[in-house]
Amino acid sequence: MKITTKGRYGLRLMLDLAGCYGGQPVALKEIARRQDISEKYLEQIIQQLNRAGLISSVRGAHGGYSLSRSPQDISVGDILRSVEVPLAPVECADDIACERSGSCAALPIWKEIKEAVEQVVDHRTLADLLPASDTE
Amino acid sequence: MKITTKGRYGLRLMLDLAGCYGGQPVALKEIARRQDISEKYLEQIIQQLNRAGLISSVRGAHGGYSLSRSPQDISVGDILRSVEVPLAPVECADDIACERSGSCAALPIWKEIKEAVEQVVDHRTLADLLPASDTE
DNA sequence: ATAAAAACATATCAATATACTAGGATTTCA
DNA sequence: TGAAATCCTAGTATATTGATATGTTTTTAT
Repeated sequence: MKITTKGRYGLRLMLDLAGCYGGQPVALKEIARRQDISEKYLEQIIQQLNRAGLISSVRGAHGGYSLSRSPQDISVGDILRSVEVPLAPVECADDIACERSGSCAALPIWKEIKEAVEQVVDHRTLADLLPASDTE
Repeated sequence: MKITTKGRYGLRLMLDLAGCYGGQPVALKEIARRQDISEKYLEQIIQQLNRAGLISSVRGAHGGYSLSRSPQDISVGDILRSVEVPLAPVECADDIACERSGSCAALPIWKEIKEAVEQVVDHRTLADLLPASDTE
């Protein structure tokens, strides 16, 4: 039931961008430095978030990334799905039936787990997680 | 967030034993055949359940395994923990702090996920999952 | 124009974990 | 005493993960 670094880094990356929301696009290099994650690896992850439409990018010098909508409109579930973190503990819970799913006594619990996880990640947004910026 | 085969096989194995609860010990070979899982691999898994005290074994000819307590007293959480399936998506959610856990904005969501999963697996027992045996 | 800075794209690779196999040693019953 | 079963530990192939490497394209500033 562990989550991969893609999911963890993806969320941290998005939280970083959420902290900069409203300002200029942020270069990946900056995020990588702040979060202490390999820039090249983050590049792959941020592209998935980009293709999923969660962020928008500006190419060229002084380019960078920014959230494509407000932090309160981006759920953790949106992010995890974008970087292909499966939310179900087994594929069958996503109705990708296996040979024995007809008689599988274990299936209901996997579905319950999946629903419980979805309940959490779909109801928490970046805004919920953002540390209160102590601007005075 | 995928569960390993150890977790899946472990639960199926226990459900199989739950179906035989009250009768004679069941040989692993039979379970392996019924569930279509490698006997040698199941052997390792069943030993973990044995050491955790969820099942008891009878050695020698005509030996086998049986649940050590009633199906309604064995939760799915008991089983998953016995075979070392982590219920938290990240170690930090289990209070194994990492360097950045002090300022980690992502930590709360991992804890929420962990608690949601625990809520499910600790409140479902083998008896809940056992198909109604149509003994008439 | 040109150089620098940044995003975009894809291939490759090393480390790790998973899933499974192998080969016995021990115990018990018939 | 031998067959059937549990017990124990080491080894191994495969898949996944996490990361590098190399380069292309786009844009801005000089």
